[in-house]
Amino acid sequence: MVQGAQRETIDLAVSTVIFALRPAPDGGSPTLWIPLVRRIRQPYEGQWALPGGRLRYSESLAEAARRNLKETTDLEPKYLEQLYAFGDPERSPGDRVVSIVYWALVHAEQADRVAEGENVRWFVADELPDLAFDHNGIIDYALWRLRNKVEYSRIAHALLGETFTLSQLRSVHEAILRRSIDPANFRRQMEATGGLVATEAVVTGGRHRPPRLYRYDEDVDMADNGPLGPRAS
Amino acid sequence: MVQGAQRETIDLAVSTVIFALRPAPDGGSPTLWIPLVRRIRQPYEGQWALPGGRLRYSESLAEAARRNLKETTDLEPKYLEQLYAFGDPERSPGDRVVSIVYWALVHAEQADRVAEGENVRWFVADELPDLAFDHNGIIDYALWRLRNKVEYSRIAHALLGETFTLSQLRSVHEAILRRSIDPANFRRQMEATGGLVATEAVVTGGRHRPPRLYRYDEDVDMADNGPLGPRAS
DNA sequence: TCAAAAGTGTTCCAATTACACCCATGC
DNA sequence: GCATGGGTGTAATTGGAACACTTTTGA
Repeated sequence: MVQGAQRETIDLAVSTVIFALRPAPDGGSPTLWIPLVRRIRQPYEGQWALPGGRLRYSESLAEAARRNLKETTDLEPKYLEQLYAFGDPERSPGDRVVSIVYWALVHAEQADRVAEGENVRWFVADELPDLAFDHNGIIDYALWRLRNKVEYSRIAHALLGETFTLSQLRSVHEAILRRSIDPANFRRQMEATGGLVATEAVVTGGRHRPPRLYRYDEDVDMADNGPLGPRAS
Repeated sequence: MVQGAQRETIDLAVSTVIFALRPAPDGGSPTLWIPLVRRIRQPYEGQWALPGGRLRYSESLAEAARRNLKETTDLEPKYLEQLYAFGDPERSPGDRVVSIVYWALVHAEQADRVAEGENVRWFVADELPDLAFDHNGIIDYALWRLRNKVEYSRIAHALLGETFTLSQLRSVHEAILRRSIDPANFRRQMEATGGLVATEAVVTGGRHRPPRLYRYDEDVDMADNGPLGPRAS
């Protein structure tokens, strides 16, 4: 890039806030985690940031998000949705970058596949260090959207595997909303909204009554995104 | 622009879906209208499209939206919010354009100031012709967002002037939602959610009991956009 | 038999809805 | 008066929250 001479071009990037459910740092109850990547060039060299990159000429915005997730963290999300376009002129020192940010949910088994290292690491979503650019604010907004959306849609399923117990599903809600939920009422709500399919299997081995395994009806969309449709990702 | 040789650059545009409330075409009850501009160059030359234009180097996304509204239709919206970023590679024949779309609400007096002509015209929001690009789909999504948001926020005020009667506010809701609302319950709901301030004035001249005029408490945000805040526009 | 979580039943409370009714004005 | 919309009152319905209770397993 030419130094001094202002090129006045606007760069277009696609980044993604990835959520996964993992045990708390002390080994306790499930908690929201986010994988971040270390910046290897200026600005903000060495600081942690959202995974992202330039949009290529012939890929859609969602394709760019998926490609980048695969490249940087090897993750393939079960749910992906556009979050917001951030374009403040001052958000990247020295140049002008408009970032179209997506947010994604991956389930725990996927999350464990991420090779942590010097440049990729998981962080507890509510205890982040100072990140590059405006990424702390972006994650705050993604968390807000997630916490809103989990109350009126079925996205929580995307953080679990193929089958799950109602306890597990409830603990997903509890981890996201950071409050305990009455098991009885939770069960009825889930059964009422539909999309839950009881399987024949139960989980044995616990020292209590074996819970039934459920799966998610794939014919029902996880979230109603209106005219954008389920492929709005 | 160089013909034939693919430059592979991605253009970044900002467009806006503008809503205003005006009498129905037959002179009847208030209806949602949208101003569109005629395209004066290829592609889609001669067809109607959303007002918009290139993002400039030193303006924010919302500033670009406001500037363009002012330039093309002379409107200054009371409410402005980002809708979505549309970036399908096929959405603009011949080149690659990512459009960051905003949606806006203007009140009726403002709307009447728009100079309609060969290249600017109002259309009933639910009866649009075939528009340029993917703009029909974009407006469908904006309508969906508007209809959702009017039920859990106070944005309806932005379609009215400084003061208004509860009847007028109710007819805004009815126009957006396309169903009739019980006046008694509507009144209580509005009073309960707060933000409404009764003035001393009433409207005389009707052949019935004069309704009280209300105004909107400016200290209360029209919509809760979370960490993005009220200046998320 | 006991502990623990699964799962069911019931009560209470708040919000929404439907609709009856009174009020104030112009004609 | 009486028609018209403004404005108030109230009962019925709904959905959620709280919590008691029964069931089924492992130890």
